[in-house]
Amino acid sequence: MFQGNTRVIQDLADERPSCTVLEALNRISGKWAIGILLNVSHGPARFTELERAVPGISRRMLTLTLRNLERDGLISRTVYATVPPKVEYRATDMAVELHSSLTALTQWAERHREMIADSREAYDRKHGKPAGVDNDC
Amino acid sequence: MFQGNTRVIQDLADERPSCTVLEALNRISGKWAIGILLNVSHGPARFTELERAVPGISRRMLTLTLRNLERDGLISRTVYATVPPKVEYRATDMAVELHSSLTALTQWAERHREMIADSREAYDRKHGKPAGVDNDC
DNA sequence: CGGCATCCCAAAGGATACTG
DNA sequence: CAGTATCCTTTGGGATGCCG
Repeated sequence: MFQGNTRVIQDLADERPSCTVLEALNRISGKWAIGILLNVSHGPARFTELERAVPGISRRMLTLTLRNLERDGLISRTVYATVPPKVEYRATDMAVELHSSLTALTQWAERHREMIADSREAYDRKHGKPAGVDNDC
Repeated sequence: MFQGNTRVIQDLADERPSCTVLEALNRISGKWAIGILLNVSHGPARFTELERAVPGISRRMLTLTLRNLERDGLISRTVYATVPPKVEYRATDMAVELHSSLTALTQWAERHREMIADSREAYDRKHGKPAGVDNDC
């Protein structure tokens, strides 16, 4: 998404925003970043907590995604030198702002979810596609 | 990013928006969708026009992305039976709405682009990363 | 508990030759 | 012009074992 939509698209001539939009999307792309961001947005969370809260994520991807988000300054990581170790992740101010920006997208998706579903179904019927199980959610 | 961040993340308990957000992002994920959407947003464009307007895209990816966007009802495709053939792509109303929703994201990215760059640099210096050429744009 | 390291697979994406 | 078909490389991501 985003999934890893990095790299170029340099100048779209007079479409300068594109680069910026891409920059934005590149930080929240990937299968898990958003789920994690939303989770830490309503309070700090520990590693294992997140592992449970984000169903289906693997240990590896949780670690990788957390590291990337930390690198971009979207989450902070606090280690408590106790035994057993305890690590807390929390959203930075920047991430909280982002969270509210995602709302526009959410609402757009809500408004059009049915129209999109219909469009897909129509398209698939028109072209010879079998009954695709669209159940993303 | 979004690149292909499909599938699950079913219920994040009381974080219902997540699924919807994902739905939204899944339609604009991939390396090229946004560049194309932005391009057709300010008027209809032909295949070869887009190929030039979106620098770096391959014929294959242009076709694939256009088909997906058409399937989701974000762009319309009109074929003129002339020789040589002429095909026009244009943004649907839904896509125009989306375009304005992306603005929130754009502005967020603009506000924080420097902070993010600094954060990355700091992170990379702290951990032993070499001088990464961050030039996405 | 938190998380790196390793192995492996599937999907995304690039290059390019061919065609109606 | 506007694609399709084919082949190959790269990246994302699942599974799992080990370790402080």
